[in-house]
Formats: sequence, structure tokens, C-alpha cells
Amino acid sequence: MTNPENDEKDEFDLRNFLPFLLNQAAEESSLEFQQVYKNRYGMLRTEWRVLFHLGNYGEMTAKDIGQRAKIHKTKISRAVAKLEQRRFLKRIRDEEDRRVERLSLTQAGHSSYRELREIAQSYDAKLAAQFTSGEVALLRMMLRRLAGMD
Amino acid sequence: MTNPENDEKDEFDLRNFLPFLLNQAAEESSLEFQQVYKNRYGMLRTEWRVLFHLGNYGEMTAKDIGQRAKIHKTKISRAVAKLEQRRFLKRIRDEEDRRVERLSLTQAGHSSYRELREIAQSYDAKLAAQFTSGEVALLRMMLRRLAGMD
DNA sequence: GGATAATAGTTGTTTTTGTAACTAACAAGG
DNA sequence: CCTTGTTAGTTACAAAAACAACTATTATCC
Repeated sequence: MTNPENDEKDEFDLRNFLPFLLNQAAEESSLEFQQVYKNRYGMLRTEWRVLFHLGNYGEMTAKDIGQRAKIHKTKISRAVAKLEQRRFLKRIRDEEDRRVERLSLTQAGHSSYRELREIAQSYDAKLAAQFTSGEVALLRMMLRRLAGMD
Repeated sequence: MTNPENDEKDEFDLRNFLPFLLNQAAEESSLEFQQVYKNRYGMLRTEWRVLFHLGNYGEMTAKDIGQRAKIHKTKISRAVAKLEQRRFLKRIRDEEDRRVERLSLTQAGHSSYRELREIAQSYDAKLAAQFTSGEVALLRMMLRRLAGMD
């Protein structure tokens, strides 16, 4: 490319624009881990997120997961169906309120979760190793704030 | 949700996992700006990215844009077609290498770019205002590193 | 120079997502 | 109770993304 056209007081650089930077960093930093749950476990992103939530926080409803991870209910519905099909989770109709399903992992689901968590943990460590521990702590704080997860 | 199942030395918290955190922050921080180019300009994300690249860096080829922003060529091809249709950009066949098209903005494209850039700039400032300027500088540096944009 | 491979970009097909409308169950007010 | 409104989750259809196969052009190298 040529002709930078910076003749019009253009202090703006796309490469510093936070939404763009965040997206690029998110994509790049997800890539390698994505290969694992995708190729090795045949899972979609929403599927491992549901798996992780159930593994990490225990029994939850679809709505709980959706609120916590800001995932739309239709995506969760489909992910749950797929995970159930693969016998990674089971649903129990809540008899107090029969609209609700209480979701939890099966043995198989739990064992996949443990494996993936292990991988995620060391992957996270690898990413974090590029910076000082103070920097990483600050980064996580800022990301949580930007994500509205305070 | 109940039953945290933290009985199995589970120091892992999904809410601190960098790829997850980055994705959440990216999505949340893009939302408001997305409304602008989507609802007000009828553009898709790839379309404004192409527009921004051409506005920001001047004449480029589809391949240039793809490499710089890590966007797949089919997505770019379709975005370019749409932007051309709306008379926001023009293509010039490179006579040195007739496989290549040199892309650049039209007047209309440039004026949309300027408007959107203005909005992007103040949106970025609003996001950045949540932190000290030192923190933001560090954040951008870290994101660039994570994005492999060094 | 002619076969073979590589490159820029496009098009067609399949997956995945987004959106809206739907079912079933519960809640609230009259 | 019984209409009206909400809520949990599903399903159907439309939009967008991913992936593979394609065309046209240029580069390689025997």
C-alpha cells in the first residue's frame, strides 16, 4: 500500500483503536486453544464454554450460564443439546419450577472438562509469561472492567 | 447455581482465563460502536474494517488488507464488492500484475470514513477514560503483543 | 518455450450465528 | 379462577462466516 493520506490531521491509527485491538488479541490468543477443543474434542466455542461453566461452578441452569457469560439463550440451547447428545451433561427438570432445567456434567463430561482445564491452565500461563505478573494482573483487571464483569 | 465442586484443587477460574476475558472485553467494547456502522451506515464489520484500512493507510490491495488485519480473503472479497456497489471504493487493475487490484476510496467513501473515524476516536477516548493514561498505554502495548502485531 | 506450481481474487456450498416467533410453565391482579 | 403478562427454553428461518473448489494470471525450472 502507498499514499498514507495523513495530510488531513489524522492522528487516528486503526492499530490503536481499542475495539479493534481487543478483537485481534482475542482472536489470536484463542487460536491455539481453539484447535484443542475443536479438533481434538469436536466442540464448538459455546460448547466448551458451557462445559467449563458446569465444570467450574457446578450445577447451573441454561439461564445462569447465559447471564454469567453473556451468551444468548439460543446458542446455549443448541450447545446443551449437543453436549447432552454426546453424553457430556444431563438435564434434570426442576420440580419446583417445571420451566427450569438443572444442568450438570456426567462422568464423561467431567473428565473432558478436567483435561481441557489442564490445557487451558497451561495455555493461560504461556500467554501470561510474556509479561510481568504485575502487568498481567493489571491486564486482567482492565479486561474485566471493559467486559463489564466487575 | 450451586455445588461449586471446588473439592478437587481447582484454582482455575474461567473468569480469569485470558482468551475468555479478551473475548468478553472485545465483544462488550465493540457493541456500542457496532451500532453506529451497522444501523447508521448499513455496514458489516469486515466492511468498515476495509473502509478504515483504505482511509487510514491509503491505496491497498485486498491481500494487503487481509494480511494486516488477519481477515480471510473471501470475507474481504465480499466486503470489497459491497463497498464498490455502494460507490465507497473503486478498484484499479494493476497493469504490472493483472491479478492484482489496487483499491482506494471514492469521495463518498472518504467522507464516510472521516465521519466514522471521528466517532471511533471519541469512542476510543471514552473507553480509555476508565483508566489512567499510563494504564491505557500499557494495555495497548500488551494487546498488540498478544495480537502478534509487534 | 511449455509443463507445473504459485498467487490474487471469486464463487458455491456447508456450518454457525442472529433474530423472531413459538411452547410450556408460572405469576399477579382483578 | 381466569385473563394478562413473564419467564425458561426451543425451533424455524434469515444472515453471516468458514471452507473448498474454482478462474485467471504470473513465476519457476527443466
